[in-house]
Amino acid sequence: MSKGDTTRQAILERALSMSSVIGLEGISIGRLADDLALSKSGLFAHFRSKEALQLQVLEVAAQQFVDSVVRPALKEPRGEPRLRALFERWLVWARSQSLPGGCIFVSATMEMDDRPGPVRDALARYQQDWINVLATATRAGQESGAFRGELDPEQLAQEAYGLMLSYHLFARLLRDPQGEARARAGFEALLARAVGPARTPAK
Amino acid sequence: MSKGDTTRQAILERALSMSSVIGLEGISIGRLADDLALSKSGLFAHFRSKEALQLQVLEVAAQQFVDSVVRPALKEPRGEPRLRALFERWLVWARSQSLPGGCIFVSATMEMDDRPGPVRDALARYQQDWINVLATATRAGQESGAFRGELDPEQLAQEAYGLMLSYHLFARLLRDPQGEARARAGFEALLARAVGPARTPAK
DNA sequence: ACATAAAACGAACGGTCGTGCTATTATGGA
DNA sequence: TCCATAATAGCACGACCGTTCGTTTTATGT
Repeated sequence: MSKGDTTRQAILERALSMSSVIGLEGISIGRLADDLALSKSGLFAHFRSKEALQLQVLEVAAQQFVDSVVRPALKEPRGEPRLRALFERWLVWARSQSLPGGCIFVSATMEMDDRPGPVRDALARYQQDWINVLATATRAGQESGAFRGELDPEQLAQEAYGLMLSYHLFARLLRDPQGEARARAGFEALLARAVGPARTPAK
Repeated sequence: MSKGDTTRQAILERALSMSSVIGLEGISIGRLADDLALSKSGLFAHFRSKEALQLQVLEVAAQQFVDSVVRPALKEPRGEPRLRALFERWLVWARSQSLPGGCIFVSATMEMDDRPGPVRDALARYQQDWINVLATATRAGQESGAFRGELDPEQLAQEAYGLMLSYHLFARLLRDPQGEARARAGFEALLARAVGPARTPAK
């Protein structure tokens, strides 16, 4: 890896942790350069626009996410273990020390969901990928007979993601120490619904 | 209402819809003044700092939220109807045309949850109030016998809020037309769990 | 109608922003 | 070791930021 690539990686790493706190738009090239003892223009030369920097930050985050959440979880056996691994590893990811501001995809989503442009588009692709991982893992569980066939995988994915998002809010904003336990309890209930017999509440 | 109060209210209204799109921090006093055909300094004089403006924006949003979501829903009978009303009215609120960027509390939460200060503190109070509304409504349902006694109201509140948050993501970022239906389905399942017999999944 | 107070204005401040240019320094292959 | 090239620095730009100040316009109450 050449010298340029090395510093570029260092910049992206730092920009990632910075934007997990103050948002993708909040990254400032000047502050970033100061933090890394680089000149503003020297840093800027690596990316040729702030937008390119933002896109590469998201790319690095996506790589790390796949490496630390998706790939290991997909080694678990189909059905409950795999889904549980995805969920548990997401919790670990969301409070990893390399992301002092929590999951960057979560904060970036709420920040960019109404700002059209390439960054929003890339973000939507990453999020859709993650939803697809959850839905596909659910389908695999159905095929192996672990989950009910009538279960809608996208429904489970949306509900599961909801538990991760509310965990994010309870743990980060409200600093509620029970947030994590409740997120787990919610997920277990979700799995129970996926496994158990068709549940038609007595009307 | 004096002239000053009138324009102040107009400013806050506009700042609210602006920050639902570009965030609380993203509000710019200059742009706000242009939009309203006011001078920057004239507008600024109404608040004496940007932070004060942000706090008042949150306050206005909270008032509107109570008026259009909480208060009407609390007129519904205890138990399922009241909780359902809270949920349904939240969905309406989140896509109200006065909030072109979705629920401002959601976006502000992800934006400010790592930025200490009075704005973060106020936001946390408002969010906690909303959680308490959900939990209290749940407890009222328990007292009237509509919900199981072993049910943890805070657990239901966190899960319900999760459904709202993932709805926000699916509908706004992914533009998934089924996001709303899935949010409803998830909420119905949540209610069914709250009503139905104690559910101990076969271990 | 007038005096007084409230509200809005215009200009300017020091900063920071992203982004160009041009020069200088470091790196790595021949 | 030399040289082409890559990497970084320095400086300046126009734009916008929140904020202050002194002035002028407008509204309010008598």
